[in-house]
Amino acid sequence: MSITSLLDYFNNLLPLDEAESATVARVFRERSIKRRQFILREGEISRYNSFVVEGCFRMYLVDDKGKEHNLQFAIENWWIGDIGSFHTGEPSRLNIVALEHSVILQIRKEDQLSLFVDHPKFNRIFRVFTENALVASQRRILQNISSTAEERYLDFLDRYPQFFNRISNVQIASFLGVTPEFLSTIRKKLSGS
Amino acid sequence: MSITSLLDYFNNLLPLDEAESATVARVFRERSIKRRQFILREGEISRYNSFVVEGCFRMYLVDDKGKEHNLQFAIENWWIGDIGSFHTGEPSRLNIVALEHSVILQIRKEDQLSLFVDHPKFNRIFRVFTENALVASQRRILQNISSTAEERYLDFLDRYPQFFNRISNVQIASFLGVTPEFLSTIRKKLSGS
DNA sequence: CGTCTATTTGAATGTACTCAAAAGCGGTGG
DNA sequence: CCACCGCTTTTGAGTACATTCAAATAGACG
Repeated sequence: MSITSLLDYFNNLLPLDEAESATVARVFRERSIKRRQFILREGEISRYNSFVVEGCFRMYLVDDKGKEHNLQFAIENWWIGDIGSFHTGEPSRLNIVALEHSVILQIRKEDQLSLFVDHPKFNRIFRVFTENALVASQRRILQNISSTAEERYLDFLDRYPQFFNRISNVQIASFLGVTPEFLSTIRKKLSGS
Repeated sequence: MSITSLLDYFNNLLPLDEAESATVARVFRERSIKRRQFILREGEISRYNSFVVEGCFRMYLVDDKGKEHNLQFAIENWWIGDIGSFHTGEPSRLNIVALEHSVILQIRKEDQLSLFVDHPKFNRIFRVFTENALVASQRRILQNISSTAEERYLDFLDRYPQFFNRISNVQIASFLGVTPEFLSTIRKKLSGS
């Protein structure tokens, strides 16, 4: 059962009791997502928070020139969603699409809110999880403003080795903020050293 | 009293009862910080979370080449601290220094943890606050990877007009991830259009 | 095998950096 | 009140990093 991996995830952070586990099993809904299928499109309001059981997603912005910029990838045991739109109720500027056939567990905003009220422990769990995401996000900002593309690529490989043969270089380039062509020259240079 | 501005801040997010207010008043300690004084230095462990009552700070990283990169500014009613080091207990790579004479309210890590246990409401408050910080941080990543320096500068002015005549261009350049010289040419170009 | 997509290559261009120096500007002491 | 100091901002020339555009090559998959 998919829900097991989510319960394991929660128990790892903070053990759940029976009632909490039962509520989780009730409010999270399993969905199977095909490759190239979207779970959020620009202009929609983000109504769900999604936990990846299996597969891989990317969340990206399309700029005024029509170019795509990857903000985040998500694989097994990661969360994905536009937190901003989810909380404010404003339309999202982001898209989330599956890079592989995937299985996710989704919770609706209303259910998440009542989860926080009924079982305060989840406030804590989500606070910790959000803090970790914030730390990672800040780390990436520092990288972007202090490192060259080559350094960022090396750091990416070091940090997310599991992505190396799973995500195309086009997508990695978009995540790093460089063109695929330039990433290619970086890779050529690195292979010859 | 400085504590009033913090209580106002909390009440604005989620009204506090008497006991909660009293605890806040007890665990937060007021400190007066002189211009150029540090409240965190690289290598130290971040033991405090700080709320700015008055004044202005910057948090920055020094890279291997000795260059400084601003991750964040904080003025009145903002929080500042290295969340990563605060939670993991590992030494921080960041520095936090006052740009003006400032007054802050600090809470120790132990007190913040017991605040969460004794008054669960603060889990919620800090979760929301962290979510907002994460949204802002993600927004900035997207900007960094999708915009030119000129666009980032215009967006900065638009977003933080209160910083325009308060923070030097050297500091703004470091925040945007460009050299002061290049920011100067951007400003020149913008003034002539 | 053919089609589609991803990756590589290369030339020309643009964006941003480095280094050095000049100019501006607010404060402080004589 | 002026002269000087320290710091910020501006200017400019030369260079490095990264993009654009076009086209060739390589892989993956039906």
